[in-house]
Amino acid sequence: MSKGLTSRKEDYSQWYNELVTKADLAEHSAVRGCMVIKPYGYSIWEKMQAALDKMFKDTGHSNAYFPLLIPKSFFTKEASHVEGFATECAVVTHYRLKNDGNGNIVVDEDAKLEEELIVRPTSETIIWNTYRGWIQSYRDLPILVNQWANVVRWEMRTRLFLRTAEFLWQEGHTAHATAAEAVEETERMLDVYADFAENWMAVPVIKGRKTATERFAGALDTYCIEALMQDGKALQAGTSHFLGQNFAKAFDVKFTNKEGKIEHVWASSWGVSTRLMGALIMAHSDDSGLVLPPMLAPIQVVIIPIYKTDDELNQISEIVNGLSAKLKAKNISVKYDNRDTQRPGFKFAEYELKGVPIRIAMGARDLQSNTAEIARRDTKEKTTVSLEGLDVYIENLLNEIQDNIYKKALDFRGEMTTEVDSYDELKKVLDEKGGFVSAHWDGTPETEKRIKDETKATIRCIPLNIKQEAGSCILTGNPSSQRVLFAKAY
RNA sequence: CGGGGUGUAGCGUAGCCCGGUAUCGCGCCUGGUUUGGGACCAGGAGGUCGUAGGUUCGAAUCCUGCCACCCCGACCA
Repeated sequence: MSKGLTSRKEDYSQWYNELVTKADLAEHSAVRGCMVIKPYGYSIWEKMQAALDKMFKDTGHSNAYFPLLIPKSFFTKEASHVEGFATECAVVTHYRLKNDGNGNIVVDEDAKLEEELIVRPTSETIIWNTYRGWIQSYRDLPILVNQWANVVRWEMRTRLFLRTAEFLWQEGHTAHATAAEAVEETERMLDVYADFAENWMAVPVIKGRKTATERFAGALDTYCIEALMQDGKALQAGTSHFLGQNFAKAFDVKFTNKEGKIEHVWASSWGVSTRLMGALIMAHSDDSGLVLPPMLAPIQVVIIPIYKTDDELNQISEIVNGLSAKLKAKNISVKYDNRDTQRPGFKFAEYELKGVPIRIAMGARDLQSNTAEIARRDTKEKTTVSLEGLDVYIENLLNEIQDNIYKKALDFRGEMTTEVDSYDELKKVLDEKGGFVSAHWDGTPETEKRIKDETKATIRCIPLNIKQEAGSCILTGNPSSQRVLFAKAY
């Protein structure tokens, strides 16, 4: 590991890449556009996964698993869905390799598949093809299923965590008897995502709806949560779609309702991905490295002994063992790093890079005074605290750090959200300041496109919880009933 | 996929223009001294120069194809 990161303000992209690599989160793989998530990075993802999974189960969902490979014909059944994904699909065409006689392994042309298989870019098609067999009556509904899986989208340009050719995610796919129920589900899951982002990740998000242009391929309505990164760019952190009867019609999924009439099923789908890792990293980290919210930190407290002799180490270890036991009893994850292969200063820097929320250092002078030095990652403040009641102190401090990180991100978003009433102002803010820009829009795709072409900013969402106010579109002057959020985005 | 750039030890690099088997730093290993913010000294190990061809007596260096990565666009969770 080399020292230091490139400054965040100097070169945000490089800072991000270095941070992800040096903090042992992930690295580029030999496969184009794919990444390897390293054990430390994966341990954070596992915590996110566990929390989300519990939230899904608490809202009545069950996990299931569907195939990775999808017959090509399934894709052609829903017109806008094909159109949306056609340009980024990995396709399996053969099922066998052979030796060409010169020692090279080549594709066996005789083993060509009659129908190509698509590596799933998302699973609506295979799942709805399956649901057809599961649903006959309103008594079979709702179906509330989630899948944890990997998907492949052959993106032109990739970025660790934010956009990789293969990524891990969860996709929920639900089937309902009425449109109202499906919409309710769509909104419920958006709330779950917002809850997770804010209370676990400490990332404030704006809940909203996508414009027709930005909508998911095959959806009637796409809801999203939008987060703001420290460079002033927006990141879509999760989506929840109301699919109407589109997939039910495409895959002929019908049920008999209470009145004995046959109807197509109503659907929702929703997903978050390892992109959340990117959001987590970019929302909080600084030039010293990662800043993890305690709720998601694999190691919440690290204890580092500072000693000259074995005898000193033994005395320190004895105190640490007692403290660790108390902390573990409070469900706080503690690591005692007594490696004698690294010096304390090295360890301090290493755990800062990895974002461990609290560091406790204990040395000879603490043995004298019955204290420990507590350093918090978010503010980098150090205080010397008595060992008496230290476990309670740590417990409270973890909560305080969680709150503080969230508040800091919320304040930042507040500062970086600007209301504008003219197109010139919009351009000026986007150029000079960045962040979210709240403005009136006439609701047409033409206006949206022109603004995007001219400023590179897109409408991130039409916020849900925003006051209705009459205004006029910043570009055309046509009437508008509420503001929407513009931003440059990842 | 279009434009630009890069690929040399685990990481960062010099060498390339002007061909002669590879430089330096960090890291790694050994020994010693150290240890409250990324230690120091001494010694040592580690390289199919992205890859496949071509030119040449000889290729990291010149030529061609391919692959990967980075930046800018278009696309996107």
